[in-house]
Amino acid sequence: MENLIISKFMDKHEVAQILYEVSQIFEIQGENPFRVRAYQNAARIIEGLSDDLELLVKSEGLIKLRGIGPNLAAHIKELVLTGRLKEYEQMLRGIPEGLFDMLKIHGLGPKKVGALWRELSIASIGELEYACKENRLIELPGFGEKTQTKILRGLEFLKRFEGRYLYSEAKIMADELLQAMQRHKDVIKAEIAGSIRRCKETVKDIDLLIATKKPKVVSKKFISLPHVDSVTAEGETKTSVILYNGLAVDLRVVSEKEFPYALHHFTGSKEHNVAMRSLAKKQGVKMNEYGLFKGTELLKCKDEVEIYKRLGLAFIPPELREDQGEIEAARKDELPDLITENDIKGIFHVHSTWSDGRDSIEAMASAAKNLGYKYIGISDHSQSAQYAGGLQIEEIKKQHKEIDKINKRNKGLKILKGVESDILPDGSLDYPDSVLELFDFVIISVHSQFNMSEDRMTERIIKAMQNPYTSILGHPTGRLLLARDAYAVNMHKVIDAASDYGVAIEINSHPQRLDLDWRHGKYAKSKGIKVTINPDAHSVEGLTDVKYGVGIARKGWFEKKDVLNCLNVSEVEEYFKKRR
DNA sequence: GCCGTTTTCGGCCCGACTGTTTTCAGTCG
Repeated sequence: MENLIISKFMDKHEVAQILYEVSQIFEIQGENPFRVRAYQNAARIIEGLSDDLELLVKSEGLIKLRGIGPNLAAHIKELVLTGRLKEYEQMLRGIPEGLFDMLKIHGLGPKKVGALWRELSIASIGELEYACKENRLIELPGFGEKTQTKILRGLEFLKRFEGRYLYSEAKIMADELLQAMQRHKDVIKAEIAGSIRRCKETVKDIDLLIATKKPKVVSKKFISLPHVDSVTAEGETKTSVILYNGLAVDLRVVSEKEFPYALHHFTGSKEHNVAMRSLAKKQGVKMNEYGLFKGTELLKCKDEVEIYKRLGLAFIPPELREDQGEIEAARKDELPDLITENDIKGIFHVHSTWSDGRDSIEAMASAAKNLGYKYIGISDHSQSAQYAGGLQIEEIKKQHKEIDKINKRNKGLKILKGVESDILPDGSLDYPDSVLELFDFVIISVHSQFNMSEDRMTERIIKAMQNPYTSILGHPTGRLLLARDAYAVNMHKVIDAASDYGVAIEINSHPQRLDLDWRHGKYAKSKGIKVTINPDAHSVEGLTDVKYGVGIARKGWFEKKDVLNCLNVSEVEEYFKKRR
């Protein structure tokens, strides 16, 4: 009877979110900072889990995770099994929701939010803005005129930009700044660090690192760049600005000798750095952005490779530096040999004017050939996708005739006949088998009815994967970064199904998708499935998005051997036929 | 709250910059 009350188990994202909120409440309440960190750490561990959380709880495996002790294990178990955490609910009572929003404001941390709440009863962003404009913050101890102005600026920034940017946008801007600075005669070395170097799918700011003998001159040059709107911090080694498009940029200036250490430091992630410094410390070495030190002696390293080597580790590529097991793997020399752009031999998931693409099949094919690809898989939308001009059955044969014609005269690149079939709400595909068999390959994607329950959506997708003509599952979660959340789906079960039925899963390279999420990479690898890095291009320009997918694949620990489109055309054709 | 090749208690990564302070707390990465 009581079991009926439990509607569903809490998933890892929900659990992580609550652990994170608990840590924030602790911070506001001035709780022991190490206790705060333990909760933050736990949130991150749970979020990055590749094993199934529910199974882990049931097998009492939580406690074996480094960073999860008896207390947190019990809390997480309670959350997963009952969907609630009594202690948390008690804490939340009396903590206004708005305080969490206030913490998002740059320059406002838990101490100040706590003070505002206790002293001035400010409990939301709206109240805060009002209080600033009424000049009421100055009277508070620890606050002043400038703090008030800074908060107002932070508020403005948050409202306008929500604080995050797509990787692709930030990368383009970062490259522009980098090139502008590299042209300066006093710049010896310059590199983009931070989350852009790590290929995170969204980023908060740009980190630029420069080696020079004239830090003041370089910093001055930087703030005088035409992109710069305002300067938010200006010191000896660090300068922060906001660009006209809202992006924040941190410039760090070091000596040439310090450059490798600084590059490592400012590439992060913060969690990777914490783990690295802790490891160094155990070896009696202090690690900071200026060097590795044994006592006062600098351990000389000419690049990052030597820094890792000094600490007994293989070089860890930036994409892997998320403290998700890469340090342990580097210690055992078991890091993956990550895929590179050059390994990609061909591409699937390309649209043309036959559905909602802008360019013809011929144009797409010739562009792909120029990019050095050996094959291109055209996959226009299927008949139900009326919004996208999906292919009616009678159009398919015409399209195939056109492809045959181009293939005949065009050597050096083979066009494969594919389709992106909608997965209908009941899990069936958008054409009968007699039509599906006309294609070389079939990508299946969800484009409608996103609001299903997780169970139904998972069932729907798995049913579609069971169809013998299915080759590739397209953008598996349907998310649009910074715009639309993923639909509810149990990716664990989907990956299991991919493994069971021999279906490849797409890493969609569109900058707003980057879906499969890299966080599922390790689990996917453990199941031995194939992924395929596809542009989902709707124009010739879109073909070059493949580079973003490669970045995400690297971040997901994928190697050449895991990626379908690293095979040559005959191997690929073989792969597609194998399922039927 | 977690953890143990210094430790079951006493640690827990490290530094820059700002603003409000007269020596440092708060915030950020």
